[in-house]
Amino acid sequence: MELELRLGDRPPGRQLKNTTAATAAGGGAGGGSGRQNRGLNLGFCVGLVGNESSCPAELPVRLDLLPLSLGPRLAAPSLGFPWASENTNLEALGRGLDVNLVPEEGEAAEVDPAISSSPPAETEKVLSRASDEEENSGARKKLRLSKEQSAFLEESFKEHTTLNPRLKLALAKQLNLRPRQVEVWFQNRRARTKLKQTEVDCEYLKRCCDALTEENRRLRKELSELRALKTSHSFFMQPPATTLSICAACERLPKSSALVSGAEAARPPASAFAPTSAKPRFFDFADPRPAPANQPSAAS
DNA sequence: AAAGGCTACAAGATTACATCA
DNA sequence: TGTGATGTAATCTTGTAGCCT
Repeated sequence: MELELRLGDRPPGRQLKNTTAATAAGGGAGGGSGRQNRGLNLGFCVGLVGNESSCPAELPVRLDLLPLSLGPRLAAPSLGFPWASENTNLEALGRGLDVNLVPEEGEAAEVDPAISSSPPAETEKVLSRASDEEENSGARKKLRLSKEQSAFLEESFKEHTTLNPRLKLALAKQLNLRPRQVEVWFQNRRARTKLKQTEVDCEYLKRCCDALTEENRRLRKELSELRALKTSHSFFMQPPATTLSICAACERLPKSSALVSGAEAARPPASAFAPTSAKPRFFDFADPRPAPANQPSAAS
């Protein structure tokens, strides 16, 4: 049985500036903020060869990443999707910070009717351009989305983890945000989902590691006990210098009926370790974990 | 068909700001 | 009131895919 699991804190000092280097070191599971002491370095590599029973039965829980700040989970029907309902009144829901408001005039979220009638591919290009053009901005100002805005975005994220230009604009218009803000929110949301899922995977692997370590310890103890038993047995019984070797696999005498030493007789033949087709002996590498939450469907 | 430029977008890394204990 | 920790919006960099010439 072999297990290799490397987990560790991010080394002190600055983060790698080079993305490829960082992802290579982290097995593609990099991430995290730029500060130190902010949780795990989520890069890990693992190799498992062992008994299926070695891993904890409970599998990682599929994450529900709805912000705790939202309190009890908001039901989708109660919110309604902004692009599905023209009657949704955000003002009635109550707005958060006014700094999130987009200037009414020159609002790029207004879709030109001509654009709406364009072919899909062309439309998306035009819409994307339109959303970029309103990046006219001045100083960087950190805004805080209201709970309602976050809830809307969350509900939308449950439907689609990625945005298309039309949806981006619809959300932006409905939530009175800039399309860029919606885009950024989705980017960050995907990153958070991945981070959380990686943490869950990490916990799961740690439990596997603990279970395998415990089993390893148990087997070593059993082995030492058997060796001790054998030693005392040979001391008192003085077994014959040679004994018949019986194949452990077929329980028959070899053709040659070779006489081997006691030590060799105690060692099972290599064939005894050969995996049988009936029951796999080693850890099945088929990933037992659930798919990450909000995984984009292949259809979309 | 192959090559190169352009554009859009996603992921990852990082920064900067807001909030809270 | 000051401060560090934390959450997250925003920005930057890089890689990639699709389209066009």
